[in-house]
Amino acid sequence: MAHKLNQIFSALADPTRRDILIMLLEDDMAVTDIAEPFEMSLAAISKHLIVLSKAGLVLQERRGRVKWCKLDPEAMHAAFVWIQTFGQLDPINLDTFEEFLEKEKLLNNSESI
Amino acid sequence: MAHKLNQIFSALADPTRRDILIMLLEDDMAVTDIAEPFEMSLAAISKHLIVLSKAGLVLQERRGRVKWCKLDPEAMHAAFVWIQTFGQLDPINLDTFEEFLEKEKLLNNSESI
DNA sequence: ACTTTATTCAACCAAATAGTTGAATAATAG
DNA sequence: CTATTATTCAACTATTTGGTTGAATAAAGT
Repeated sequence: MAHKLNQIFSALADPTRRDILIMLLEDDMAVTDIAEPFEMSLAAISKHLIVLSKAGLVLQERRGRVKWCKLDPEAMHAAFVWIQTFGQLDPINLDTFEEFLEKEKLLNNSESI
Repeated sequence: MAHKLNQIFSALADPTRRDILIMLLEDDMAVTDIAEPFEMSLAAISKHLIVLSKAGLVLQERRGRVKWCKLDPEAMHAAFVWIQTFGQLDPINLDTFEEFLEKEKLLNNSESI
């Protein structure tokens, strides 16, 4: 796939992958631990991580038999810059995860109309 | 398709659609005029515009036989907020995150009915 | 009335995506 | 050495995506 933005945005288009990214905000994690809260197979999560890794959103470093995954803010920043530049949007200021959830909830509600 | 963010990010994942959005920054346009610089068929562009419209990135208003397309900054802003909030998040506690996953799961189930 | 213009629809196709299961690989533990 | 653990691979399936063409619809122009 040609353009890096294609990979970044399509990586972000999947809710499982967005959830993984949010998990990785807290700490670096091994593939198996990332997979734990999800209801799909480990192989599926492994694939999602490869997608995130190819998009540059996640770095994977193998130590022994464990592959540690960590956020790589670089690609996310590229998407951010694209959107911001596009609309000349002003960065907003949100502080907590609770506010973030609130936003998501509002978004979900408006969607179900 | 489940989450509004899914639609927004996957709409943004296609370079043709990003180009269309950039064209629309300049001015509102009719479908045929949007299609003109691209090498694909008019029907293909029409489909892309429907995707953009469903994602909430573009508004389409029919006047006579012409369908005018204009940017709707709302959805773009939602994506912007998601990314920006993401980067701002403080370490989260896992319980909250599990709740978040639960809510998403319920939401997705109710949508797929 | 007839023709042109604007847009979408319908049917189709190839490729990509997101998931599955079971086997394979490779490192660690006992 | 053997068993367990961590991860991926391979093969398969169903669905979605992005494109095509030709016909359909509907408004406007002559």
